[in-house]
Amino acid sequence: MVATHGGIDDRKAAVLRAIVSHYVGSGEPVGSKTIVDRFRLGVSAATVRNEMGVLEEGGYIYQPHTSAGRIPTDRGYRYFVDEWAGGGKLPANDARLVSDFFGEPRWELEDALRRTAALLSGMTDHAAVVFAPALDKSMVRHVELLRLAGDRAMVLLVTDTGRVENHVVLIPESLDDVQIDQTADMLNRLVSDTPLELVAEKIRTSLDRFPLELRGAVATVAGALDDELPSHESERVFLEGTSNIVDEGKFTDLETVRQVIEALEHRRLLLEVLADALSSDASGAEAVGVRIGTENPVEEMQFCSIVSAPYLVEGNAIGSLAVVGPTRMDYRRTIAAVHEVASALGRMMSELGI
Amino acid sequence: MVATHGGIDDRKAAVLRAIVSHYVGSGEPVGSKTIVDRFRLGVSAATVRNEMGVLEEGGYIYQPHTSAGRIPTDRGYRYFVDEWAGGGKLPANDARLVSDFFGEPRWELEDALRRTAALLSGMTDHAAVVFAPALDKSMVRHVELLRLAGDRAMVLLVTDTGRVENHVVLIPESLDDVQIDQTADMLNRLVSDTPLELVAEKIRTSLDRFPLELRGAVATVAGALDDELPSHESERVFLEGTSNIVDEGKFTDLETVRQVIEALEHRRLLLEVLADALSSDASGAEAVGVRIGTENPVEEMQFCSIVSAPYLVEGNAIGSLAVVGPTRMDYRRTIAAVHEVASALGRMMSELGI
DNA sequence: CTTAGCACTCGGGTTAGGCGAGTGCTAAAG
DNA sequence: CTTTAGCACTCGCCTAACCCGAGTGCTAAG
Repeated sequence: MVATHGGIDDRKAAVLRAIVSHYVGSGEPVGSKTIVDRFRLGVSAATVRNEMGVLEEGGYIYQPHTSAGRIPTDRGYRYFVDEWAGGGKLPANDARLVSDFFGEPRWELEDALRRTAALLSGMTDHAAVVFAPALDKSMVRHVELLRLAGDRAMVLLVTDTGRVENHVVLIPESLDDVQIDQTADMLNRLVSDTPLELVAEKIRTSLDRFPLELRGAVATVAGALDDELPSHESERVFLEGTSNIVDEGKFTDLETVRQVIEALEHRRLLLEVLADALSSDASGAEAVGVRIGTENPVEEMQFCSIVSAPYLVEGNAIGSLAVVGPTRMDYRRTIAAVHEVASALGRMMSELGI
Repeated sequence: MVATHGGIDDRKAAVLRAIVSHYVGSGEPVGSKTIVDRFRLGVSAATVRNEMGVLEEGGYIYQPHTSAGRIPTDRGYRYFVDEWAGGGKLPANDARLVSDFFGEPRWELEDALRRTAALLSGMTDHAAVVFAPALDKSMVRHVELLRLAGDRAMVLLVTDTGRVENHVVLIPESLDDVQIDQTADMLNRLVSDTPLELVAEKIRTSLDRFPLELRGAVATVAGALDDELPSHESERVFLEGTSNIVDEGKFTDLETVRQVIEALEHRRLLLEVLADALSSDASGAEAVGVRIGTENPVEEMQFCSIVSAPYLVEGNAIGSLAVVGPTRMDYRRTIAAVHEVASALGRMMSELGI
């Protein structure tokens, strides 16, 4: 590897790498002596100091105060991640955790996703988020319209992937069961084998074919679908391992910890983050995306790094997952874990036929 | 009020009350001088000191170190709660928050519960938990059996309360649609208007009436119901406001904060806590239950207090909610908030016909 | 029984000093 | 021109000493 990135030659890179590696483990600023002691660079501390000066000018590292060692900046981490953090291997026992986990068949999707988040959190010692697969493209398999108590009725939409959407709507109490059944039949004929994302539209354009008394209810369904499909999405975020955020000295400041946890609770924010990740990663490959500190679009998370990956079914990204931790994290390990879990989850989804 | 509780006369009680009131606000140990300054007791600091000595012997307060003021013990809080924390009124704007919130009609149960937790958390500045209503007693309204892709089929159970349970089961791929429809019809006749808790049993006793090829699948459904009804329960815990746990100096120790958050994430633990609350409160009234510190069955929460209340429909406790915060909390306010939200939620459930 | 007075305790904040890790610079060596 | 040894310097942190003041418990008088 020769000079790339504005004047960083091999040796500077080695120094940077040493600083990041050591700092991630110790949490203490890394000095020149530490580097020559623990990493075989074949040069003296003075030389390392010179290199560090240049790296500091370049904005890759900084000193928290005059007579301290160096700490990587976001930019430093970025370089590290770009150059060396890919292609890491999972430790053997973590790998076994994953294969054990996905080895046993699971039918309950929600449960599986929640546990996947817990798995990822446990492997990385950070908070983990799993987004349920988007279901816009699922085909509607069946529609059911059921009268409940009083003037309420329930509309059920079942997709061929086994996902169920249900909505309670108001119907005139005067309707008899025959009319309701007829409407259900009509709905069924209308939207069977339609992608979920088009259902609402299709219903609306055919509204005038429905019995007058039911148009209100049917229109409500269409409206509910518009509202619910995206908003439901936010209910389908599985977050585990929040307590890891509080651990030891990962974050300097208690207020930062609070903010991060608050941001994590805020499902909308998470959605933004990962939507972003999903689209920018969606180059087709199972690319793991890393946002480091201020690279992050969400202001409350400027002291976090987010490692995310989409999970694929038949080459399409249908959902994503992520790990959220301090910028000072073991990127190599985290990336490997995210990659492994994402692809295993994708495989599981494929097997489930989703 | 005259002497009750092992030798606590009116004046001692007044002193204790002053200590709790002040400490809850300030977080600092309360000295005799502070008490005579801020509370009109009509006695001197020396007298207060004497009383404090007795209270300390009785285990109601303690000194963190020799020359400091007093802090309430769990026992002290308990006395305070028993004597004075009931019957509090909600501040006007909080009351409006509640009535605004429950004023607008909501059809999506999950969403409503999640937001209720958020509301409660916002009102109290603590973490809040809402447990979804138990659905054992709901009547089954409809059963649907749908073939999905390949050898998978979905069983849908809809209750008259608008709750949907769905399970994916394996069926022999050789089955044709007619057989499946027949089975669905049979299931429908069998379990319609059966309470959910009895469905599994009913299916099993009638298993021999089903087509041979489908018995496996049908038995799977029964099994799934057994497994899922309770375990689903744990997925239906809505937790909001975790970040409040980290706030300022609510908890002394960072490790404590971590433990509490970890415990909150652990849905099983929460279930234990609130199951306990539900049953012990279920004296019929909408009693608010308070567990203070070590009174708490869950070890990880020995530094927390939990204020809980069931919510009732037609006099039956069908679910519960709770606030989790430091033992040093404003019990009066918290209890009022929990009480108000619980009864409003109960009313909403009744209107929804649940 | 209450209270004023008082000696006493002790945690917390402040200051001063020393230690040491780490630096940048300089000058000599390669 | 690069590397390196040496060195003076900086500055955060740790410790010890110190004082301050809040708060106490006790005693003796009202």
